[in-house]
Amino acid sequence: MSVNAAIASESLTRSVEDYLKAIYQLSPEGRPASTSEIAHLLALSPPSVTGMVKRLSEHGLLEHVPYRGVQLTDEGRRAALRMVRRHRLIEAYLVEFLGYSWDTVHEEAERLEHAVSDTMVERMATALGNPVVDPHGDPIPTVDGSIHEPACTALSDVPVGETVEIHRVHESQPERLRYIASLGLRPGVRVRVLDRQPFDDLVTIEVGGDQHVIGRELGHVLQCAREGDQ
Amino acid sequence: MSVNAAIASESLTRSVEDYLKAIYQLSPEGRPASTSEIAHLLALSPPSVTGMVKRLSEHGLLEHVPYRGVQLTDEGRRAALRMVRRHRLIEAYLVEFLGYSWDTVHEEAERLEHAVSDTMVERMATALGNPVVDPHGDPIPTVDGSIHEPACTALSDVPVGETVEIHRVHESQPERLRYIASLGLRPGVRVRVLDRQPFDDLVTIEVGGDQHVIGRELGHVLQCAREGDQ
DNA sequence: CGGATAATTTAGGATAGCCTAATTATCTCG
DNA sequence: CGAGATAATTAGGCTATCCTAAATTATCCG
Ligand SMILES: [Mn+2]
Ligand SMILES: [Mn+2]
Ligand SMILES: [Mn+2]
Ligand SMILES: [Mn+2]
Repeated sequence: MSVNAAIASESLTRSVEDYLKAIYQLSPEGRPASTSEIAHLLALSPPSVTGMVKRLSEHGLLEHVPYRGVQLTDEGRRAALRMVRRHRLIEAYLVEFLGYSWDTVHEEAERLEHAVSDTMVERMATALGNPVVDPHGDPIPTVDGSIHEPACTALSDVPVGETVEIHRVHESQPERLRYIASLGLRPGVRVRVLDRQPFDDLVTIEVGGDQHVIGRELGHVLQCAREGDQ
Repeated sequence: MSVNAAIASESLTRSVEDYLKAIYQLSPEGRPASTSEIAHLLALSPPSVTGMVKRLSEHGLLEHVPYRGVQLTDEGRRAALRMVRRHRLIEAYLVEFLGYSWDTVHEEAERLEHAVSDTMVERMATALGNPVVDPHGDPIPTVDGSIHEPACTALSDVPVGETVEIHRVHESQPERLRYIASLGLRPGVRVRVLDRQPFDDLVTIEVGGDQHVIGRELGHVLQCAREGDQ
């Protein structure tokens, strides 16, 4: 079985790897992911997802309850975390050593994650000094597949008057990332919430001496650490 | 047509890219390559090659005369040289920045060449200072698709008594490359031919104070620059 | 020139992935 | 509870890529 798993994991295709990663990202905790969520995230049709899900569950990478959703098995979760580690380390490497900015790394990593060897990933990690987060503040799983997702609060949910530090920026679209950067927002930056509108979750923040109004979507993209968070 | 070519070149698959590169490497000068040569190089069956060749010639990447062989079109040659550039720059980058040795880079580059973006390739080239040869001494095509293949003489063909410099090592198998390195042979090293047997192309050489006997196969892998070569 | 041999192509088939249209299951609400 | 809305699956198809076995073409040689 362990040999089987090893052999199988050598030969996961790009599609399979992206499915597993998508399912993991839709529910890191293991709650079932729905066909349409997966289809939407991967930009595929729902029937394509149903078909692939059937195959992956036959291979023991996930469990599928028809009409109910899918959950990764331990083996599927391990494979997914391996891809997440690759993706985030590649992003970090590209930013550190090849002059990429945080808005352009995702696309490159999305392809490279399937092509690099384990050896190369670990050499990149070493060259980087074994970082624990990627350029967007997302935690990098360890080689043995553990990951620490620190508690976070969406900027939209931070009480008025509080000062928080941006931990993670949950966004991969380049234009949006550029806009966020243009406001001076990035992991590690401290932000004070000055005001909140009664509707639409609009919050006014102060960052680096400037004030900005942040809408609901952006407010959920920006994940912050409050003093009480651990 | 130019738009067409651009669109088409975006979407070449890994298989197609490897076919084009293989055909180029079987005859850089454009002499027809045979089905079985291609099949052997790519470790595929001849019927698979026939099928792919048919498709590629429909796409204008090569010309096929049934039972006679295939030749790259200008577009096919351009795509092939693009892959050769990628492959060799990746090899150089891995050796320079990620601690690879020349016997392990080929396999990694064989996958990465299909996954990196043009941007990344050029950033690697810049980081390397725009090298003109790869770790095996093979020339790196320029971005605009020109390549200078310097005149070379196989070590087997070097006259007795002559001293030559190793230019290129035409080998990709790791064990063989390690053996070659263990003899102190690599691009840039000077070698003196001391003796030649009457049969089997065995030559005795002196390199770095040591003497070695080189057989026919290795003698053809080691490509040298003679004084007269340009 | 004609047959043996080697190279190549054709025939027929498999798998992975993806799609649209049609069908079925589940959920929600009056 | 049952009908309509919504989500998911099944049915049926397509392309790319590979394979083996059978047929065809080229070549070489006596
Ligand atoms: Mn990917
Ligand atoms: Mn990231
Ligand atoms: Mn390749
Ligand atoms: Mn090389």
